[in-house]
Amino acid sequence: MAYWLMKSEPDVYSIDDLKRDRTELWDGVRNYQARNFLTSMALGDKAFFYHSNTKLPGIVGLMEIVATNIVDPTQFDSFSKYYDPKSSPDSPRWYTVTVGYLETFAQVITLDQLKEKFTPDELWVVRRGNRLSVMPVDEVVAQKLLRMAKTVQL
DNA sequence: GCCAACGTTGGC
DNA sequence: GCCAACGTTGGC
Repeated sequence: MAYWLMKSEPDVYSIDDLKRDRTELWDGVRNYQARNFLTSMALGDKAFFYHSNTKLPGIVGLMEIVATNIVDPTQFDSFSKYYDPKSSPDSPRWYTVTVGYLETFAQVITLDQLKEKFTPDELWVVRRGNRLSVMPVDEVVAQKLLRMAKTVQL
């Protein structure tokens, strides 16, 4: 079982939205490196939910991968902001997964805390200028994150 | 709202 | 295939 980190802007889709919806198709990823990570996800993998472009960026909860290798339908929808005219149903470019809600952490693991505890090589999200929205998380790092999520901050 | 970082596009 | 221009991301 592998761990991942997936970013979303809470104004667009937040952990609260996922809690309400229970599961959600993670559509709109239009970066090849991120797509390649999405297609290598397996059922039962877990993913940290990261809130980006917000007042308090950081990891807010945990998800599970509940469906894999799904053709992102928005690439064929000319009314979608994620429409890709160069993609075709015969050979789709963009694949994704469906995620399921697992838990919301008692407190956000803030980007500041992440920078404090992890090097840019350990956790890509703390890399300067990092714009990748889907990335793998090493098992050891994942366990540390889960422990941090359970530790009450004073 | 600003701007650095970075990926993509397109002219050549 | 190079690289300038452009668009987007995302922290601050």
